Amino acid sequence: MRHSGTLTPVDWIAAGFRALTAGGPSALRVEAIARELGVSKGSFYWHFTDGPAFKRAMLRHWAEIATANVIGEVSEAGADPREQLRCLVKIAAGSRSDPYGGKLVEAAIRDWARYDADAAGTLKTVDRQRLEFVKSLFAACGIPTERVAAFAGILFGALIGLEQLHHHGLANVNGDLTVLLELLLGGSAGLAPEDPS
Amino acid sequence: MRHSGTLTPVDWIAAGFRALTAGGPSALRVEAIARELGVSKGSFYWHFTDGPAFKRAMLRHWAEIATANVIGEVSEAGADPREQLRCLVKIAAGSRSDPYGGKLVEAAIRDWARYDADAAGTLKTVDRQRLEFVKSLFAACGIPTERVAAFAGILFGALIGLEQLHHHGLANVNGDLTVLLELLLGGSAGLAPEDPS
DNA sequence: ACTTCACCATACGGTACCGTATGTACGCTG
DNA sequence: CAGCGTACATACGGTACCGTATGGTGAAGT
Repeated sequence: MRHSGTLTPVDWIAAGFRALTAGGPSALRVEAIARELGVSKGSFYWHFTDGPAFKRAMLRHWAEIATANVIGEVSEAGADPREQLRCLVKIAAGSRSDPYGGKLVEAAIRDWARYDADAAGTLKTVDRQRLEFVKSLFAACGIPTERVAAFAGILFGALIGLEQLHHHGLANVNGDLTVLLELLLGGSAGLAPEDPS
Repeated sequence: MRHSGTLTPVDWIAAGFRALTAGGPSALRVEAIARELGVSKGSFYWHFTDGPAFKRAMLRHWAEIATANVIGEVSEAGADPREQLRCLVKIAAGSRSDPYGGKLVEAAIRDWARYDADAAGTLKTVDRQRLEFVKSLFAACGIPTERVAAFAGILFGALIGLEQLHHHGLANVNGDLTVLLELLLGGSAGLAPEDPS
């Protein structure tokens, strides 16, 4: 993982996310990441004042791309809210478009947030934005107002949980989410046995 | 947290789960837990050969109570599989019956499993048993065979995911899960606005 | 060619942890 | 009450990490 020229703060942040997904929050160690980048930690303390500042930079960076990417990509998938929801499911179930290691980053940050107040705050903001977005889609589908919040929570919650089950091969994220979505939209869902993704 | 008499291995395991839920996998440190118990680590190395052995003991202990407790408690809630599913939702959404710090242990172990092979193996076994149980309940409800697996995955996945969203107050676990379950069971679900838990 | 400065290497003191080795108080047994 | 094992305490060497301080280097400016 030797870097050619000189490093930028974003290079360090990307390496930080690789370490986070691979080893969890406790893997966010200055010297370890420096080794992985092929430099000494002198570089780190040049670009960042200290460890906590680096973590804040990571969270700030993730929050910006996480909301913009997902919501933006779905919005471009047509005007029909049903199709947008199906696109959302497809994006969430398949290989993600977020950088720095695929959809693993999502889960890793969710772990991180459990024991770190800054991470929890960032995640809460991002999740709330996403939930509001999903709620607006369900509302646009004509779902009764009093059910919109529950439906959004169910879909978003199932997305998160199925991802975890998928990690040890106990769930079919794409297929199960598709069945759920059609059920929520009132269709005769998933008569096809399963959509092996 | 001073202990009166002499400690047992289970006392150490309980303290281990408290540390795990409070600080994550990286908080499973011998000397830190010893301090929390008010003893020195000499006690630890008397009861356990070393750190990894202690973690294996924790996982072994959790696996035994996690499967037996939940499945057992639900099975006692009557013979109707629909009522058993509703009981399962209620148990999962409310304050759990598992010891050592409430339902936080569940999520903490799920985190742990992401970066530890032993924890992942234990969790996979437990999750599979639970999924099979839920599948059997849906099958007993008369759900078509080709949908049973998806329904069980959806309910179990939503349970896991909603728990996470609930952590920063973005979801109503009990209400949302109730809506979802009635939807899966084909009822006209959740016409009542929300069931504030 | 000489300085400047961004970028990084190296060396240091300090802390926290691990696992081991050994010492010690206390209950039990005969 | 001598003897022994349990259940710890204490002390030690070793490792990994943090943050700082300081020195080196190559490219760009003048």
